[in-house]
Amino acid sequence: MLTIGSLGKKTGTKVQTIRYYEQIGLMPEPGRTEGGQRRYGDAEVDRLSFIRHSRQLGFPLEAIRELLDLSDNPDRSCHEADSIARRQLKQVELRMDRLKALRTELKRMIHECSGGNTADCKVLEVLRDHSECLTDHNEIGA
Amino acid sequence: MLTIGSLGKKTGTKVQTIRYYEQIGLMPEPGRTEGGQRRYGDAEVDRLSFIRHSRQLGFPLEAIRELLDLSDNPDRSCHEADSIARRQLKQVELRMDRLKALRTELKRMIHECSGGNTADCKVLEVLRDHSECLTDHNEIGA
DNA sequence: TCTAATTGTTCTAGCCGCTAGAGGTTCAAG
DNA sequence: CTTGAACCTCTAGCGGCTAGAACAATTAGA
Repeated sequence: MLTIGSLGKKTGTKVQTIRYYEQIGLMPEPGRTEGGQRRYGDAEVDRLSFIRHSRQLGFPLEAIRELLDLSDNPDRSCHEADSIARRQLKQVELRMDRLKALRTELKRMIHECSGGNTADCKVLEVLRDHSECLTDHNEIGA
Repeated sequence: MLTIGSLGKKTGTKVQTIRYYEQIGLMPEPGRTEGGQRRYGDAEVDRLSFIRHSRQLGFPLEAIRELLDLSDNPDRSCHEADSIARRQLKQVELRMDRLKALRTELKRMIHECSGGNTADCKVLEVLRDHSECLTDHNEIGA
């Protein structure tokens, strides 16, 4: 039986995060000691590892909720898990494309800036005037 | 003189977002009509365009605050603006590297999954067992 | 066995960058 | 002068945690 702290260490998760997962129903309510402290077993280690690994791969918590559900029902079709993963891949590729455009623009901005004072700073000039950009980058943040 | 709505349209910004920028001191408090409605001039259009364009390039609001500050003082050195941009470029490149690793992993996961039921779904298996991964991807989300 | 340090508990609030909604007021066109 | 769109303020919520206060339980050493 593990305390919440040891579970955290085992899975690379902060204690508050584990409690947060419990709060939103991603982790089950664990057993407690007489004093009211949480105690975890192997099943919880597996479940939390699954969650963490999915997070590392960028899956949002709601997608992870679905994946856990599928994982809990071994007789259901694999197709759903597959499509969740494909969706995530699309997201990742979309973000990569956007970042690539940003990188190009930033590089150009920096490259063209030759120092001096801000009055003729190329970086600030580009930010001031979108028309100097080559790409659209309409999306915010990327 | 522009209303907040027309300023929004001109710059591609939602009305609430403009008010939010004012609230956090990124946009100045504008003049008001007798009835209390905001009215904007050309300077505000320029400033908001600058902000929006910077956001599109992924700069966080705090960096934009610094950039605006530099832009407002044409006699200061360009060096600071340059280093803010370089910092942003680093961030973008870091995120790209992470996403690249995620993409590889996701592709492999999906590729190896041949359908069937979830009991032997490769996607779920990989999520369960980190050791099946080639890359580290220790960071969350990327 | 007692104590002190560590780890646990709940609860609340904050991070970023907006976004949405309620409930009310002002403005401009017809 | 009426209508209806656009404005106003205020509050709360999103995702995914993270931090802190104030207190309780556990554990290791003397």
